[in-house]
Formats: sequence, structure tokens, C-alpha cells
Amino acid sequence: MHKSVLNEQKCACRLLRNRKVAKTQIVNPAGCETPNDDHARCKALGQVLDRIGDKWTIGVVGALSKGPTRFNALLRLIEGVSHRMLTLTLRGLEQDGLVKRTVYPTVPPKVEYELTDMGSSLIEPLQVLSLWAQEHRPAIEAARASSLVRQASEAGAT
Amino acid sequence: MHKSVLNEQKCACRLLRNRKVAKTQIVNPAGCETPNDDHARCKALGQVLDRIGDKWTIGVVGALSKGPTRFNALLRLIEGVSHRMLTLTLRGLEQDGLVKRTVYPTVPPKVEYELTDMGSSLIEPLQVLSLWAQEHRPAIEAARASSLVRQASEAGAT
DNA sequence: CAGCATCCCGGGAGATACTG
DNA sequence: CAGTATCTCCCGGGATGCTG
Repeated sequence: MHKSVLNEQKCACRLLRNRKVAKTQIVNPAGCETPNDDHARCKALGQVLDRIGDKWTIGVVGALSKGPTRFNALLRLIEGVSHRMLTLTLRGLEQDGLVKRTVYPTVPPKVEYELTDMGSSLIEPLQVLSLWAQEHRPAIEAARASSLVRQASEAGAT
Repeated sequence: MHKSVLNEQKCACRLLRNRKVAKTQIVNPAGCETPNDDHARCKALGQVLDRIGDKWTIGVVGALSKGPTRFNALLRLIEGVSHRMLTLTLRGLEQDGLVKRTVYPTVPPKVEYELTDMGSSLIEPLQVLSLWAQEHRPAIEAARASSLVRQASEAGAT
């Protein structure tokens, strides 16, 4: 009740950043009819990051990049993931057409997941990002460390 | 108490995915000494996504990509962001050496934020991702929509 | 084995108010 | 104007247990 107002936003930009909203409505609802280059970029990025930015999606995509994999295999490969989250992540991915789910109606059910074409096309941009990450990680660590040191010394000096 | 055990994980992979952990300890603590190509990729990606995967970082980077900007200007540009979150996001980015904070000690304080070299180098990978996003958004929307339709019809058929 | 429903906790993030 | 601290609420996500 105290936050009823803020749901009516002019631009869908950050609305799209919310998963629940994004799930039901990925297109801009209204008020964002003139997506200049900048806005489009922002929105597109926001969407992708909503997709891959969650805890486990990348791990899943990475694991699946090697080929079709069964549920429990994924569970072990990614390992940090809980049963529930793996299910949810896979469902989301499947719903977005990034992974394909194949059920073998055997007596012990067997389900294999694999990347669709679109799903595997995501790997490349991800690798670009990964490269950037590997390249700049030392610098980031250094910056972070020095920043922490600075703060500590300031605290001590005060 | 009921979740005391799970904090001791063998691989730091998803530990790195948690912000609080990542903030204090970005290097792999132990047990992950042999980072094969795959693991390194996973970890690096995890870190980057922890950085840029949160709600506002991209918006901030995007806004800053046009040049130095003042705090309130950012607040307006990104608009959906709250005062607090913008501050936090900027602090994180600054701490990681991705943005530079310049304070002009004028009577009304004036602070400008701008991307560092490393920060602006992030723009390119982001654009790659953005391109992918723009390219595949229709497909994703379609897949999502058809999935929803399928679910609805199944529910109706039952 | 795969999936789903339920419970429940912790932390992310908004609102607000105060400082310099 | 820029930043910080506090309070609070809400939901992401782990644990658990049941179905087919």
C-alpha cells in the first residue's frame, strides 16, 4: 500500500529489469514508443541480463555447451545449484527457447537438456564477456583491494 | 542452524556468485587450484555477472558512456533507480576501478562520475551482448509466448 | 529419476530523515 | 547537492517432502 504509486512508470526500462514483469511482458507496454538507439540498447541489455544475470543460468549454459545433459548430471556439474533452482532455471531457459528439453518415457524417467541454436549462439557473446573478465580480473582485484586498504587506513587515521 | 553445513563448499564457483562473498574475496580461496579452461571461464563469467548483473550497473555504465555525469544527472537519466541504489552501485563500480569519482569542493558539492579506461573497455563486450539481445529478442519473445500459450491450452484441455 | 508444492529465512532494495 | 544511516518489507532461493 505504501508503495502503490511507483508501479506506474513512464519508461519500461527498469520494469523490464524485474523478472516477474519481464516474464509476463517483455515488450514495452507503453510510453516508450520512440526507442532511440540508446534506449533500445539499454532495454535489450536489461533483458539479456535478466536472463543470464541470475545465479545459475550461465552455469547451466556452460554445462550444456558440451552437449545434451541429463538433469542429475547438470545437478552434479554445476553442483552449487539446488534441485529447485536448477529446475526453475531450466524452465526459464526452455520457455525462452534457449534450451530444448527431451523426455524419454522410460521407466525411470530420463530427461535430457540441450542448447537450441539460439542457446548456443549465446555462448559467443558470453565468451567475449568471459574474455574481458579474465583480462581485467587482476585489475579489478587490485582496484578493489587498494580501495579496501584505503578505507582501512582512513578509518585507522581517524 | 539448519543450514550451517552448506557453507563449506569444495569449489568456489558459486561462492563467487554471491556478492557479499565476492566483495571480500574474489580470488578462489582453496580447493580450486587447478582451474581448467572451463572452470576459469565459469568463474570469470560469474564475477563479471556479479558486477554487471545487478539491477542498475548497466544503466549506470550506459549513462556514463556518454561522458562525465553528475550524481543527480545520473539519478534522472536512469530514473528508475533510487538515490540509495545509485550510490551503492557507483560505490561498487568505483571500488572496482570501473568509474572515477571526482569531487569539486564547491559550496554546493558537485561530484562527477566518469568511466575509467577499464570501465569503458567494458562497453564493447556489453555491446556484443546487446547486439545479441536485439537480434534474438523477437525469437525469445516468440518462444516465450508460444510456451505460455501451450501451457494455457494444456490447462484448458485438462 | 525428474518435477512440483510448501515452508521459511536472509538479504536486497525502497522510503525516509539527517549531515556537511 | 551528495552521501549515509536506519527501518522495513518483500521475494529470491535453500531445504524438505510428495508424486509419477
